[in-house]
Amino acid sequence: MPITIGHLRTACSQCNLRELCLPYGLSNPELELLDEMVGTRRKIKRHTNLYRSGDPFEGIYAIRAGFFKTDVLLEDGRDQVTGFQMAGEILGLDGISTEHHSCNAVALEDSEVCVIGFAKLEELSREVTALQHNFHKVMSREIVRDHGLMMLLGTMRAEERLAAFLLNMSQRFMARGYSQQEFHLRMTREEIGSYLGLKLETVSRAFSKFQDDGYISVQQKHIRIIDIPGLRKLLNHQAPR
Amino acid sequence: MPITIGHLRTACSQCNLRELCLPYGLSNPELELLDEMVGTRRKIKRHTNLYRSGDPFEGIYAIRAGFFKTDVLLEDGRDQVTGFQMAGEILGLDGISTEHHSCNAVALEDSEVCVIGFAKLEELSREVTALQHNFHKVMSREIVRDHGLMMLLGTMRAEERLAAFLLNMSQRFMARGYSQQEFHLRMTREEIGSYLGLKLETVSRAFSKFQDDGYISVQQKHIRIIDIPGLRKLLNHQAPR
DNA sequence: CGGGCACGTTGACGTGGATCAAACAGACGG
DNA sequence: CCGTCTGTTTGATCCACGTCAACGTGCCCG
Repeated sequence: MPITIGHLRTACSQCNLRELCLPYGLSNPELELLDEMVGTRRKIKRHTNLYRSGDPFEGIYAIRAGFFKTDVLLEDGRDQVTGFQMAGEILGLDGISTEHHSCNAVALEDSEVCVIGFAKLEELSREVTALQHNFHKVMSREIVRDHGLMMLLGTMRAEERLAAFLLNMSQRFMARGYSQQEFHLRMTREEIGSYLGLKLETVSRAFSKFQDDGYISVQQKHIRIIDIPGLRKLLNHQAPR
Repeated sequence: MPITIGHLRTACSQCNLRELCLPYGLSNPELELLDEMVGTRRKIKRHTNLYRSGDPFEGIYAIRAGFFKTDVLLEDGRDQVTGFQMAGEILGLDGISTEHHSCNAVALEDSEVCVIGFAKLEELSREVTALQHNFHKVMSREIVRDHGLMMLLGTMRAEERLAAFLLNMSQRFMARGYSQQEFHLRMTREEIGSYLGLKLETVSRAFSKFQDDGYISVQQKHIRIIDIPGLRKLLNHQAPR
């Protein structure tokens, strides 16, 4: 497994993602405690696993840079992408419940994560209430996100799903200081399809349709959203299935 | 809102669900602290809301008796059932992230919940590490459950979905000391359909098919599973979609 | 610079489940 | 005991998306 382990100390107090991540809202002295807790950074090469389903759970990971997907797979080979994660987001929460991970986390580009030992996190969050609260919010946010995805998978048609996906990406890039109209997708059509409960051909057709209708311009993985309000309308006003 | 509030003290230490619920694994002195934290019980009549999407978040709820569904709804009226909850399970975790609930919780039969103020829970879990850890596990378990549901909604065909649903119900009834072969469904075909991303007619047809094939016997909401291994096989070996 | 390869696009066709419709069963109140 | 209402079953038809197949395109590596 070509994973490089860098024994760099991490400094949450210096991290430009601290407003998005666990340190949000902590005071300076609290941040220093957090700096001690976060052990090391770890570099994950493109297409390698941060962890695999079944791995013993040791800690959670804050993405410092890069892009990940998580997926689960059934014995019969079918699999489902359960999420795409970008800088500032937390990976590994699935492992707490059974002490083993229940999904795979794979880097979609060369990435770097901060390793947060779980025992230490629980220990520190007994002392720092703001950290405790942030962590609870992070978990809750994941639950709410999952409900949104269930809604998408359970009730939306193909074009709505893709519109929701694009708007979600756009919004998350924007929150990180990138353009909300123009971005580069790190995942294949097949991965998008798996995430949205569609086949890759359907995803491709929906991209083409959106381009023909003037909502976006697509060139391979490069997306430019031309009409954000238009996509939003698609989401709400399409005929129910 | 016809909700009865009973100002009974609750005693986790006496509750027969403590092995399934937050108190799991706590020592006697710790249980006494928990008894103090859990404020009141609240009775929820069938078809009334425990909380609604948008309500300010105050605490979480442990189901003492009864049966609930949670659902989310879109502006255009489409809705999706995100889960069915039974005794010993925790409701309200969705509210932590934004301080407002993001889904509706509705009792499907007359029910009773223990109200756990969230500030108190955070406070006590700073002192009682076993409680802290249990709570984290409960949240993580919800995330893992959601991933399973995404898998179901994203990759399974109608009969697989229903088989998965029935096996899940069966397993949860069994964990509560009820029969795993025979039980009463509290929800309508439409609610099952919404949960599974299917229309009620499809659910009904799948029930009939399972009955014809000798897997189950159905009489309205009363289900008797005849061939559990058979249903399991259906889940794993059906042709991919 | 050219050949292979993964990924993406597009078309033709098939089908699982949605939709529409009608009839039925149990629950309840008068 | 009957009428009404809500939930369920079943049949006939339709269509969105899956499937299968062919072809394009950018990219890496020799």
